[in-house]
Amino acid sequence: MSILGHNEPCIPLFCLAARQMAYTYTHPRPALTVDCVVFGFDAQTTLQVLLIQRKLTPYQGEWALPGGFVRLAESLEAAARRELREETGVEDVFLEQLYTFGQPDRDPRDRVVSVAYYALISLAGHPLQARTDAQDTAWFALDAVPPLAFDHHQILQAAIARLRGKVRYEPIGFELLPEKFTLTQLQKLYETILDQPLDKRNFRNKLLRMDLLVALDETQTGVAHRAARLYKFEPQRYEQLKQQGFNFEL
Amino acid sequence: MSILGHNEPCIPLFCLAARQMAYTYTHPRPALTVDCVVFGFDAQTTLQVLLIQRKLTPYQGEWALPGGFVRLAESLEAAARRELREETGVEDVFLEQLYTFGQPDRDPRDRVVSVAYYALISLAGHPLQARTDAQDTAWFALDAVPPLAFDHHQILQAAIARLRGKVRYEPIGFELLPEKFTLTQLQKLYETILDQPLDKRNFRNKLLRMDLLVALDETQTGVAHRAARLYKFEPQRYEQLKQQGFNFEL
DNA sequence: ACCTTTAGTGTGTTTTCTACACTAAGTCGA
DNA sequence: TCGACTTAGTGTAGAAAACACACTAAAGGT
Repeated sequence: MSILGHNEPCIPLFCLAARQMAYTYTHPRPALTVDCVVFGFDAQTTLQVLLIQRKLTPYQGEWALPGGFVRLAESLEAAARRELREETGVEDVFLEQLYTFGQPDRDPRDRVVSVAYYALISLAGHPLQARTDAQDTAWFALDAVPPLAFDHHQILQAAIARLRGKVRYEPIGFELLPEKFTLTQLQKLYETILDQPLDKRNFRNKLLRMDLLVALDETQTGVAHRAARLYKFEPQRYEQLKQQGFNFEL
Repeated sequence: MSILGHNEPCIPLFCLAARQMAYTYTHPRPALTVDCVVFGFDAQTTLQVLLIQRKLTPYQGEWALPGGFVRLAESLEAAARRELREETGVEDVFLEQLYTFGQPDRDPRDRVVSVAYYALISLAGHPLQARTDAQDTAWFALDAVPPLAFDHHQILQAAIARLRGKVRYEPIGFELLPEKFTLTQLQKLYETILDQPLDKRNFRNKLLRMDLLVALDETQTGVAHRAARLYKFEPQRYEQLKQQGFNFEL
C-alpha cells in the first residue's frame, strides 16, 4: 500500500507547523492520481477485474480500483506500475493509458484528477499474492462487480469498451493468456471479450494466416481428452508485420 | 490569453507574503494543464494545425499548442474549451480527449502534467479571429510545422495518428467541413487525412449506402463548372445506427 | 473395449471490395 | 451561340474475403 494512497485525507492547509513538510503554490492545484483497471483471464472462468476494498473514508468498506497519488519525480506510467505493485503485487504486465477523469466533483474531499490505465494479465501465469494473502484484494467477474467508490464504475466501463474495441484490430489479447496456450483457449478469450460466439474453423484459419503464432512441439498435459497443440505469440514478428502496414483485424 | 497561461513562471514557494494568496499542501503536486491540437481543413488547401507563438520563457518565440492551467472548479474539457476560446477565439467545436502527457522532464521549470485534447473545425465555417488580428496565432500545414516548444511535437504526432485511426471507423470527418458540403470535398478531406487517393465511385457509393448523409435541394454556387449537390451530415441518424451496432468503416 | 470429450481439418456459397470510363451540366471566352 | 474546359455524377464485372457448415482423430476414464 502506498504511503500516498487514495485514502489519505488531502485537505489544503494554509499554515503548517514548521516541523512538517509543506508545499505551497501561488495557484491552487488539483491532486493527481493514477487508477488501474486490471483485467485477468483464465480459460476456466471468465474475464475478471482486480479490486481493493477501501479501509478509510470516503467510501469506507467499498470496493475500488487500485491506484494512488503520482509522485513528483515519476512518470504517469511509472506511478501506475508502482501502485499496482504496492497494492496488489502485480508486476511486469501489459499496461496502457486509458483516459483521464477530471470532473470537479468526482472526489468529495478535494479536486482530484485521475489518469486511468488498464492492465492485462494471465491469471494462470501470475499466481497472485493478492488472491491468497490479502483479504482486501479480490478478483470479480465482470458481470458480478460490486458498487464501486468514486467514479470507478465509469472508469471500468471505459476500460471494457477500450478492450473490446482494441482487441479487434490489435493482438493484445495474448497478454491475458499464459505464454503457451492452445487455440481453443485463445478463442474462448476472444469470445469472452467480444461477448459473441466465433466459428472454430474460421477463427483458427484467420489467426494462423496472420502468421503471428508459432506452433510449439508441445501439447497440453493433464487433460482427460485429446491434448491440444500449444502455440506462442511472436511479438517481434508482430512488429515486423505492423511496420509493413498489415492489418490484424479479427 | 489565460491569466494562468503556460508562460507563468511556476516555482513552488515555501513562504509568501501574507497579502498574497497561497495554496499549501502536505505533499507536492504536479501542475496540471490542458493543451489543444486544433485541426482545420479547407478544401482549397490541406490539413492545418493552429499554433501560438510564445512570448515568455521558456521556449520564448517558439511555436506551441494553445493551452493552459486547469482551474479548480472546472472539468478538464471545460478547461480546454476555455483556453481555446481565450487564446484563439475558437468556440463550439468538436473536442475530444487525446492522451495525458506526464514525463517528469517535459517542462524544464516544474513538473507539469498535461491532458491533451484535439479539436476539429472547418476553416470555411469559422472565419477565425486568430487568423486575422493576432500575429502570434497562425495556421500551419501539417507538412510545414515549425519546431515546437516542450513535447508538443510528440502531442501533435499523437493527434495525427488518432485522427487517422479514428476517421476510418467513425464519422468525425464532417466536423472539419462546413455544414453543407459536396461529396468531392468530403473525399478530398479523407484523402488528405489518410494520405492516399480514393476511388470516386467507390467512395460515393459506400458513403451514401451508410445512410448518414442527406442530399439537400441545393447545389454549389460560384464555381466555374457544373455545380455539385450539397449534402449535410445527420448526427441523430448516426446515433440511431450506432445504437443498432452498425459499422462505419470507410 | 468402448465411451466421452475435445482437437483438428476444407469447401462451396454469399457478400464485399476493387478497378475502371463515359455522359451531363455548368461557366467562360471567342 | 457555340465550342472548349472543368468538374459532377453514375454501374458493372471480376477478385477477394467472409461465412456457414460436419466429420474424423486422439487422448483419458470407466
